[in-house]
Amino acid sequence: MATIQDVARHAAVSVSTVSNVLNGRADRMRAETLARVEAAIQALQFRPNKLAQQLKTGQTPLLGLLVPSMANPMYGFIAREIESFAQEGFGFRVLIGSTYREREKESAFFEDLLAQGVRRVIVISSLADERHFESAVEQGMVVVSYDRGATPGRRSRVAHVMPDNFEAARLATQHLIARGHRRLAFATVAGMTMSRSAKIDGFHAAAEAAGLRAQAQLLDGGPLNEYGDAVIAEVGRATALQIAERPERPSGIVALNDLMALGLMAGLREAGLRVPQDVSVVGIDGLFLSALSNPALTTVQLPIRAMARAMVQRVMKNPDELDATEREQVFTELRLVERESVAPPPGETARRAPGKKIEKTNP
Amino acid sequence: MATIQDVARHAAVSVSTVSNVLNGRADRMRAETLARVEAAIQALQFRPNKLAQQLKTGQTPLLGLLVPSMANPMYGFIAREIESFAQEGFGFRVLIGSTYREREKESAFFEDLLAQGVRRVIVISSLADERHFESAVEQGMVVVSYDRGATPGRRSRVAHVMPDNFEAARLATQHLIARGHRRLAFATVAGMTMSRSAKIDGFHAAAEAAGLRAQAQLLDGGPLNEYGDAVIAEVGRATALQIAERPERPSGIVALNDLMALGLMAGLREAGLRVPQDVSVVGIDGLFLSALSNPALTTVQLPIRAMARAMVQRVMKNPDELDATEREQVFTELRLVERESVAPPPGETARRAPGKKIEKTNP
DNA sequence: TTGAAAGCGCTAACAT
DNA sequence: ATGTTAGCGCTTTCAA
Repeated sequence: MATIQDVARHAAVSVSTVSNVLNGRADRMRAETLARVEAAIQALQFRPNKLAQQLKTGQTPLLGLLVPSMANPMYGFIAREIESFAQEGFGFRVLIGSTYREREKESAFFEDLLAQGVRRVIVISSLADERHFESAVEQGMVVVSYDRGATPGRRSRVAHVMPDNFEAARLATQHLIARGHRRLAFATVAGMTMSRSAKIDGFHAAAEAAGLRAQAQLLDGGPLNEYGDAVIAEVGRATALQIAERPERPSGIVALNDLMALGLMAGLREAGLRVPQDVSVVGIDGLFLSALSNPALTTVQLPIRAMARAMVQRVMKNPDELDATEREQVFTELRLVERESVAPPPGETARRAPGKKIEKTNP
Repeated sequence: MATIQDVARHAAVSVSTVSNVLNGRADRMRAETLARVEAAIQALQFRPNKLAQQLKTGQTPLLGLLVPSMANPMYGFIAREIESFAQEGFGFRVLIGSTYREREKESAFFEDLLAQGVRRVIVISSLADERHFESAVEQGMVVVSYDRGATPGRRSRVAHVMPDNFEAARLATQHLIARGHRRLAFATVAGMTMSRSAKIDGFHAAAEAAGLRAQAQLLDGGPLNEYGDAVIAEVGRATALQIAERPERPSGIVALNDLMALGLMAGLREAGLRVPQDVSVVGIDGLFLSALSNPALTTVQLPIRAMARAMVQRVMKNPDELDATEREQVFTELRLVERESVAPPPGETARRAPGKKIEKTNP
């Protein structure tokens, strides 16, 4: 690999002149000099060594990205959007890591990022407690966290971007209610996160508003195991098998997310229950997979790309140009996508014509 | 961030002594000195700056990983396995990039990796032509490529790891034939890659062996668009819609991969055809999603984890300790997982009892 | 057993 | 307009 020295020699100029052209200060020199330097760069196939640049400037064009598990299609999608935008918009590459939602893995990753000179990090759905990386922030890192709010009472320097989880679950639940469902359930996994509790609140709020609070139950599935979030579908399946034998089984279920809904549907089917004839299911996320299932999943579409962009934009800002209003960004562009997994409850007539498919948009 | 200088000062030793303890040469000093240095490291929370180490040593504990699209669950899964193993086994972090199978994006990524000091790269399912990164190899990069063989006639320094694609497709096709299918089809997307053509060959070989070559057709779907590989399911759906109206429609279809199979099933259903009663479908991959579909997808399970490990192991070797036999590693541990998407063709009696579910394992 | 010093390749004052 | 030079934080001879 050619160095800046080689280029300087080849062009018969000093290294600083080469450095100047490298750093967009071509105006400081004669056109002829510039041409010579560029020719030399071409001839030698010179690429500035980023490590050296970074050591010198303290800046690394690398973005740290922590996800619970890359094998989860939801995170895969967000990750891809983040990566594309970081690359196209800022020339940053992405250093990624699966954390399996383990505190130790998260900490270790932050340590490495710090040592690696990475100063910008996006954390997806991390643990409830984010104190273990607050220290990284104090050391100058810019971090934005997805799908969790700031911890109340603590003035965090971590920015937060998230969908309106409360509203998403409320919308889903409301849809079930509008279709005539009375026995409602929200299917989640073991362990509480901010986003999960917001969804549960939204679910309860919708039930409450319809005077159905007493009939709204929580289905708490098992824990996610070592394989990370992809098994959430398995939890859904187990939950389905479990409720299938209950006499007072719910007729309409809102799932924590699409993957869980998919698992739920598989489990329900295994248990001999038909969706939507016997049980209706609504997801949250709007994964492309939800359109592929049988029946196609009715779900609340989240503005993933917009959030991905917002996160990148936010994480690229320098600490000093922080806008206080950007501390917490909640995305409310939710859209209920009606497909085939919801029908009136068994033995009841539809309260309104299921008629033509309407896409309700939330303001 | 504390530097090695700070530590040296704090411990009242020279930087080289600190460097020695950092690099496991503690034997060269008195126990007391070692203790002082360690205490100082502790006290100052010192973490050696990797950038500086790298600039000096020319080694970066970073693994480059190119995938067509992280949004594709298949690649998400492989990526996660690679990342976990690279981290646990070698302390390497992963620099990832979606290439959308575009030559330019691949080249640009290689350029960046080179400049970044990354010397080890795993490329998943890249373009047919890999000359654009052969030059990177010549500059000392160790690269292993997934799911494509070495270009015949060229002595490549790129290592290859792949499943036995021919056998996978053959197994899938054979299964359909054993169930009584005569009108066979292989559904693929536009554009040929080595792995695709190997699968097509396997499909044809199985048909040939059963004297069905004339009735084995290729279903060539549209191209993958900008969104990358996740839309392969869309292509599958389009293909299904297209064949549904053909009088001589195939009764058994082998899909390029599970995602395509999922799309195919959705499309078939949309067209009013039942799977497996009207059309049988077999996938290839063994994604966790294939167990969730309705009907659950019969598929050929590939040894993903084993391949991921092999790739990491291989890419971590130094060029001089290359074993010629490792140039190309083909994984043959294929397993047909029978689920629900295959039945005898309509209007025909099963040639053998569909009976108990058997998992055929390939030696 | 420990320390001094020369870089790794680059940037950015500061000189000329 | 161009050149000289002092580091960035670390590793590693080579000396002491």
